[in-house]
Amino acid sequence: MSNIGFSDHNHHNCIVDGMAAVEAQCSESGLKFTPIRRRVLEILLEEHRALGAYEILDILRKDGMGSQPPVAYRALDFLSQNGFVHKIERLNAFVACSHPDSSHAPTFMICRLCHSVAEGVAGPDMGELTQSASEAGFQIEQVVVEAEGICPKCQDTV
Amino acid sequence: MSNIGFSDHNHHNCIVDGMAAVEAQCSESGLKFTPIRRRVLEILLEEHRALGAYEILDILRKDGMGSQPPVAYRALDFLSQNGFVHKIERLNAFVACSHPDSSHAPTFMICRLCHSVAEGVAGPDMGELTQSASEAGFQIEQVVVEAEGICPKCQDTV
DNA sequence: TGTTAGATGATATAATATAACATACCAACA
DNA sequence: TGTTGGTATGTTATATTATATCATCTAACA
Repeated sequence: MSNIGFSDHNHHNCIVDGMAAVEAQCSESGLKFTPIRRRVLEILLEEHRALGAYEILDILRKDGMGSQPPVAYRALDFLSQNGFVHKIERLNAFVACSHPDSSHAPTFMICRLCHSVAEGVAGPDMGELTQSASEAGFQIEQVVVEAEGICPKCQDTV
Repeated sequence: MSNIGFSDHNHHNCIVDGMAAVEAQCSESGLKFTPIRRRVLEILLEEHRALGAYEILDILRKDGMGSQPPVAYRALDFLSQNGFVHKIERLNAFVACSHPDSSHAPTFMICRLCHSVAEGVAGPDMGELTQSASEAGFQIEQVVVEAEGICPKCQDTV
């Protein structure tokens, strides 16, 4: 058991299901889900928190799968371009997407103490934002919401 | 005239007013609005777009006001901690706050072509987000919304 | 006039990310 | 089968962003 959405859950399923969902989407869309890409996603699913590229790289290195930064960054690019992982800009770190099957404007709750990350369901108020944007003549392509605060576990610890 | 909120405006006023507002708040709160901090804010108000710390540093250097990274980062820290500038995480860059007089959850529209930034009025849907957070037991301290897309000027250019 | 707290100066280095080019793999097709 | 073209990976080097640390200065105040 670990922590996702800040609540206990069966983590093994979580990894298996996550891999399966991406696997399915890749074969459906003709994307190449190569060993490195697979391993990087797996690492992120296992950890269930935001990992920096160099943390991921360290693990890849131990696995004997390439040890230079571009290896990690390329895999992360592939995964994030296809929506399988998200980058948490605030932390310069990456998390596996919690629902890779639907396209969505990701909303994150980021614990500033332990860096665990929950992907929320609440999006930005698209009505208001869209209106504000269209008034300004701005064409929105992508929206990210990052809420920083303290997760339940860290609240208990204090 | 320049561009803010992607619309034409009297830019001179914009700088003068911005400086005055911060000035007022600093003297009210007993914050030290030193020459370097003042100059950094001024630079950001003049440019009206997201500037990287090293771009700011280059300008400071030309002004003979210090040339090492910590100089810029310290001023930016001061300014952002007090809400006078915001960091655009997506760009690792900084913009002057458009309404430094009110505390707010900043919402940005960021042009991915020219990096101009408009600070929107539409916040996140705090109702939904707050609910989602409280269900998860997450204590929100700060929320940032970053919308990436194309500004009106760059749309015209294409 | 000391003392002190905050601000700045200066050096070094850490952490994050990408450019550029070489090589390997694999699928499609002549 | 051999060639070709596209994609992924390997590798070196370097760019970009950010911070730690310690010394020095300065302004306010006891």
